[in-house]
Amino acid sequence: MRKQPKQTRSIKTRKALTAALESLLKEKDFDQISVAEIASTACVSTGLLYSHFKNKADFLEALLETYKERIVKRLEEAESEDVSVEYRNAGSLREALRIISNYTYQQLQGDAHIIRALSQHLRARPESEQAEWQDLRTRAALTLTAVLDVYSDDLARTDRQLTEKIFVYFFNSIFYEVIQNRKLGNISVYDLPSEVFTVEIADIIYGYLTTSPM
Amino acid sequence: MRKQPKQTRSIKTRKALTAALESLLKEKDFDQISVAEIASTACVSTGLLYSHFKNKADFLEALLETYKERIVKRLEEAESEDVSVEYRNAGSLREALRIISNYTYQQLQGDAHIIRALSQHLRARPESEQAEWQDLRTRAALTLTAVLDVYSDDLARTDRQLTEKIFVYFFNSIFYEVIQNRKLGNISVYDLPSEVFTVEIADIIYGYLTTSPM
Amino acid sequence: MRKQPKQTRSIKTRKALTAALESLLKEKDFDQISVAEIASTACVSTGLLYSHFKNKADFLEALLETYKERIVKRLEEAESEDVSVEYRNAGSLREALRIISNYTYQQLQGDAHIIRALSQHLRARPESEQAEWQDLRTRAALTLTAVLDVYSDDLARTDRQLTEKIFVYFFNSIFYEVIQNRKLGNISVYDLPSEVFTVEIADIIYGYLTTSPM
Amino acid sequence: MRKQPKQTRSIKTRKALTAALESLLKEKDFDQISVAEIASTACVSTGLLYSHFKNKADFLEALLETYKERIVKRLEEAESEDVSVEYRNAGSLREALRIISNYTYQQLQGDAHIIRALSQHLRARPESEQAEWQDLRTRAALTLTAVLDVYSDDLARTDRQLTEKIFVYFFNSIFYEVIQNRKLGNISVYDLPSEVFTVEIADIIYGYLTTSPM
DNA sequence: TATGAATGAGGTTTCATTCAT
DNA sequence: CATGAATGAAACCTCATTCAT
Repeated sequence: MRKQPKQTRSIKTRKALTAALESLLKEKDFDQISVAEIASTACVSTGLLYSHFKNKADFLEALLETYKERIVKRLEEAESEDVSVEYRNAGSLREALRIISNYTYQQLQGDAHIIRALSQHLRARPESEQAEWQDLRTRAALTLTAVLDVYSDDLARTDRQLTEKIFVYFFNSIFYEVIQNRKLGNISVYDLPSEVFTVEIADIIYGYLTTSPM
Repeated sequence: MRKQPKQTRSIKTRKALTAALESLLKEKDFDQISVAEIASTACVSTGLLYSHFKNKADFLEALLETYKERIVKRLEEAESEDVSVEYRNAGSLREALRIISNYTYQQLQGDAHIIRALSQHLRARPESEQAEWQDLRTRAALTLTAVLDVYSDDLARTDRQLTEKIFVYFFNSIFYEVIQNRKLGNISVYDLPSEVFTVEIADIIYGYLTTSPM
Repeated sequence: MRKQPKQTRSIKTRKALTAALESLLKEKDFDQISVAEIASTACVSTGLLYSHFKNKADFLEALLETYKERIVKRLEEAESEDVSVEYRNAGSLREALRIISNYTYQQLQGDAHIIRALSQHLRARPESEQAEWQDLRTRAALTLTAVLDVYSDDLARTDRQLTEKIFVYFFNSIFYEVIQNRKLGNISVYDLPSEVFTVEIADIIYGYLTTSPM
Repeated sequence: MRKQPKQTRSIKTRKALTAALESLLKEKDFDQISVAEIASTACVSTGLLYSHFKNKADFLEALLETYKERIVKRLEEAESEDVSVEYRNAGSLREALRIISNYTYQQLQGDAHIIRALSQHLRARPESEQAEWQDLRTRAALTLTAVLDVYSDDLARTDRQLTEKIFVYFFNSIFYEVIQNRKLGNISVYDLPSEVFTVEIADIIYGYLTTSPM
């Protein structure tokens, strides 16, 4: 039902619509954005949206799908190269973690509005629809934990499996609030330059990994 | 405009309505809950809701106000007593952090649905309305950072101000995903018993505090 | 989903809505009647229609259901009494047929607008939904053919089964055009008083029944 | 405004469009057929449809016009020849009626979808527009009643004018339901072969004509 | 006070028609 | 001529809010 436009004009419109939606998502939730608003932001008529997407929900899903494809591409790149090499090139666990921290933050920051929409979308769906996203999370986790293999000698933690879980959870959560509530949250941290911020975040998890669990 | 009911029956109704709203917030977002739904869950008529609250938004605000009062009370208790004593009683920084971690997690867990609603509510408001919540956050931060004073000798970090910011940010963020997406998120961590989970979370920040920043 | 109102005001509204729909159906097809039109004819708001009926289609179905119940009641009456007696009381086959003709015409005439809507409604449905109406047609057919038993001596037709089929078909079809196109059709017949018309119609089928099939 | 295309390609398009519409009319009502649907069935663009027809209604009217021309041609043929001869050749009133019955049924059957559309179209129009169709009906009626002149000796009816009206009405109505609701209606008659069916139909009116009105 | 019927603004969606390419 | 993208009016439907009872 979602049409794959071949013509230039159509593609342009589609891009305008998508750009309009993304732009509006930076300001408010999807449910609070009306179709008329999207259309007028994109400078097209409301009807046109429906010749590109089955309905409003389908439009969002198309956007999320695009995002997913972007993620998949990133993952495939990461999986094709040997991330271990990169991590090793960093020179130290601490430095590797800082790279991860900064990279993750930049990515999430850029996609914050989409991620917010995605969370809300999935929250309202049955678990079945969440499965494919879980798959990506798992793959991302593998890429992430590779750093633990490279620097396993530095790890002071005894339970490797637990360490991995916590490690992955940490990077999934720690930037969550910044993404959700750029203007909210604990303002104290927002006046930090992002380079300082991400270095500290890296150091948090570094301390964990290298401190023995007593 | 919001009426302060003195009569017993009226209070009962108000409680029923509030309970209904809270119960529904555990399942879905505020915007997806209709007034009719709340009323029927509370076994009262829709009209009655409007004699207790000016409108739907006002109802939520009243609920958030109640939540705020609960928070304020907690803070006042914490501020009246000397938290330092409690932290010292813990015996060690590590143990103190575990107590904080567990306490914070339990509180957030219990209020997850309200916090979710609060986030969404504030996201749609001008910053002015967020100010009063910021105030509470600041006060909570002070209570939190008291532990750093008690165990300042254990700290390996050099920049005290930065350490505090990160420390506060950490506890504000690290449980965020669990709260937002109980059934989503990084599933890997959800099979952990909460006692194990909160201990690890405490250890993360413990490692940070006690590791020198290179 | 369709609510059974107990309250007087609600019932009044429902009646007003139904009356409005019936009235409009006399002028045009259901698809050409807008919800706004129905509501304004009934002097209520559009929204109110939706607290009585799930949607526009459901409203029509409710009307058809009411009609069906009326038909069922008529059939049950006919089935409980002994129609044979009535037919015999008519005194002759010819007279009995005239009674049937007139009765059938009057009924169809009064319900013409509903029958028109019903036809269109069923035409757009899968056969499954038509089944229950078929049942009623069958029962009506039995009531009808009873007259053939009473006056079987007068019948000149040899194939009884065929005769019954044709007999039933005749009464189902012969008034169809008058119902569908009151203002159209073969105008020549419309200037006849209905008493004359129905008598002739009865005579048509009388001639068939009493003429030997060659 | 409706263009009379001279060019071959144009005529081909017009035919494709008309064929598409006719084909769709066999499945559903005109109102339920969208312009896009017609165009895509005809494998042309929607815009092209509008260079052939002023608008959607005009397209239907053109189709009905074609149908009317077909009818007119048939009538002219009938009127140019002496139908009386044909009827006489049948050998008997009964046989002549069977021929009429079968012929009428076949014609209506083949044009059922158009007749259905025509009925609905006229129903929504002011009587003025129906006038020209009435004219054709009148002419058709004359052709039909010619058989009564040929076999006037066989008629038992006394009121000739009334007999003619009823006779014409009969043939206009009796096939109506089969046309409207091929899959609905009184199923009992649909399992009959059409030859048997049309013979019985002829016999119905034969009985009427040859039975004295008491 | 309590009810739930009634309102109507606002959102989504469809589709006949136009028009740039 | 031909295309199908673009338009926008009009239909359906929802739901916060009001009001008669």
